[in-house]
Amino acid sequence: MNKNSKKAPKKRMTLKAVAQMLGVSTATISNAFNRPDQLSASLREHILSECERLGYNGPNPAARSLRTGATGIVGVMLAERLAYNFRDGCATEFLQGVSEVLDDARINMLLLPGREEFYHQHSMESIPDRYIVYGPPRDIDVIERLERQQKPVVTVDFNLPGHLALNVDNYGGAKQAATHTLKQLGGEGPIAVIGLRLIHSDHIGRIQEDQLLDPDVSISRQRLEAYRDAAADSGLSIPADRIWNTHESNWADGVKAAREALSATPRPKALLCMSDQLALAALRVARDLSIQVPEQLRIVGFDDTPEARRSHPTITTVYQPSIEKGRLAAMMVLNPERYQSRVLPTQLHIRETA
Amino acid sequence: MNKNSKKAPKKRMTLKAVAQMLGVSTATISNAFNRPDQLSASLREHILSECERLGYNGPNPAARSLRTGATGIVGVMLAERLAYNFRDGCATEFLQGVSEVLDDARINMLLLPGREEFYHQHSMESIPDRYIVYGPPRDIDVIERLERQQKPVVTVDFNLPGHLALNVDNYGGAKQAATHTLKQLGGEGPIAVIGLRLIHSDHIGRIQEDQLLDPDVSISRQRLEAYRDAAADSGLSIPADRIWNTHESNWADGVKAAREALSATPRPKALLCMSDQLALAALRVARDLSIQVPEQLRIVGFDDTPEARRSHPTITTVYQPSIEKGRLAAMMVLNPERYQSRVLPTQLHIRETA
DNA sequence: TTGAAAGCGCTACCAT
DNA sequence: ATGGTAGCGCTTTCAA
Repeated sequence: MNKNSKKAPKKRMTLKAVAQMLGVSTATISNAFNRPDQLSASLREHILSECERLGYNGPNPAARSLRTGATGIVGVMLAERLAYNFRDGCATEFLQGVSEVLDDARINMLLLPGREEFYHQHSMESIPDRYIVYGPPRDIDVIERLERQQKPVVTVDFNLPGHLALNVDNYGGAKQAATHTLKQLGGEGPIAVIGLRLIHSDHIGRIQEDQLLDPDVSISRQRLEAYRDAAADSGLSIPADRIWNTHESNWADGVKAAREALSATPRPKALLCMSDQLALAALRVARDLSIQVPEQLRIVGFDDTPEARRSHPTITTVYQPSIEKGRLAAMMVLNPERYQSRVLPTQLHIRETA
Repeated sequence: MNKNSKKAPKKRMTLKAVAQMLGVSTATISNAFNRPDQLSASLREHILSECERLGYNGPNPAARSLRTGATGIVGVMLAERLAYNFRDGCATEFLQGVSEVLDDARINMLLLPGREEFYHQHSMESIPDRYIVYGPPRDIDVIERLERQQKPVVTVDFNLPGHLALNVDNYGGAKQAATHTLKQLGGEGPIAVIGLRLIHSDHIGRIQEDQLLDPDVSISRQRLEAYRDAAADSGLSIPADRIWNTHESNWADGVKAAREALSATPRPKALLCMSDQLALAALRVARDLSIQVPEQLRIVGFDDTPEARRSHPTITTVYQPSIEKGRLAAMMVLNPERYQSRVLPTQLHIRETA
């Protein structure tokens, strides 16, 4: 009873074993899978169906990749731990876009975190053939490992010299949003900012000017500059003590920051929020404090996630094409030579909160 | 100028090359990375720092895995295309939980779609050492490929003979939800169901009894049975023409199904929805039709996603621990021998819509 | 504590 | 159209 039954082989199948059983050479089996033009259609068909019957699923990817030096896998390096990205609406929309394109192309994607520690034991970064890097990795030294691989790279939401970059018009969108809000306010302040990862530390609360990240590497900083320029156009300013930082774009961080911001004196008449999640949280805090929106407080978000459209009141926000960004990043990384670095437009969507 | 500079080598580094440059054997380098106890601490340290300097990131995973037969990667097989899962709140929460545990363990995860077509070219399924299978794959034949691998498998939200399974008490939760709603209604119907993937086809709308999937393989079907049993307890029934199917748990499908359901005659007094997304959409349709919730229409959801808590009115729904489910699935797959199959509790959260 | 060497499964070149 | 075969980079005995 220990022997193989007719159709359910127990032993691990290899190309060589199959070749032996079918009485052909290993090269022929390999060709059947990889180069249909190298053998007669009938033989190929026969081989393929026999493999199916024997339970051979095709060449072992490790061996193949050792031999060819390629895996066909696309790496998506995320700025932080993976868990964070599954919590963030914008990130999941981006990944949705990426996976749509890759799925259609039957290409697999490997998600990699942007933390150094992850790579100490293994050198996973060498598995993919090409990379999408979504946001500047938390530990930028991992970029160095990547560069060493000499593989095609597309960066998203930041730039890396010598590589294709896909960005969004953060400055333009943020400026529109702030300008609109200020106009609604009749040019009167004070206004405050609920920022997102404006500084390197994970402190939630007021920031200090000298902690601010560089605009080159931080889209948040770009948005902040836009807010400030818009304010300046109205003769206002947004000093550091009117800026509250959050670490994650989530409900808890948003509530904490908004609560602080709305209990400051004088109380802000507008809150410029760097994500819809943060705006949504601010809206809730305002309601809890019985502050009328938009009459007593204007709120603008960023991203234009579905929730912004469904809340009460609906959130005025800056649309950015997250899904499209993902699709495009995937297309760019698959055919780098057909694309150039690009900045996608953003667009102010005026709704009820500002 | 074509020669290597002191610190930025251009050539692809291999273990062998490094061994040569350092004047030790390949085995020693390998040991430095994999078996610290096989050489002196000082030598190991020296080797590691030299590798760093030379730009050698550690053993090539393909070669290592070819040799050892293991990769250390955990596969997460999803029921559908990847893109779908990034769109679904429940799935992303699950993935969040999985990735938390895997990240902490410095283990990589490979997402694989549950569609046959994906595997025709490559046999990606052989890369991971162990598998989490989240929901019954759309093409169940891919399970066969998996089984052949003889690797540890944990199934989530369905069962596979001979493997660890992690489920949630769908029946209990749904029954509580339906019973509560019926009580609110004073035992009066009619009631309707907005189901999720109750049938194999992607039809959105009314279903027929004989299309229903088997409860063994469909959590939706389990929920449906619970709804029906609860109805029977009140002397009511839920015939097939009172059940509307959706294909995805999203806004568009939900709106379409709810619109149909709410224009049926007689109009349902309660909508039992198989996800919060669907309930949210139903709520919107009710508002559009000027139907008062909960006075004229009661709505219950399933999952208890954050949005259910934030809507107006807030959604009465069944909580299921999605993140925890992900964490546990990851822990189970990493140490199968320490766990048994399990059913996690669900819990009715009564809020404003029912 | 270190080194020599076999071989993991496959592909691609070169023969036939 | 098909077959023979070297070698991809590594780990792991075994011997020194």
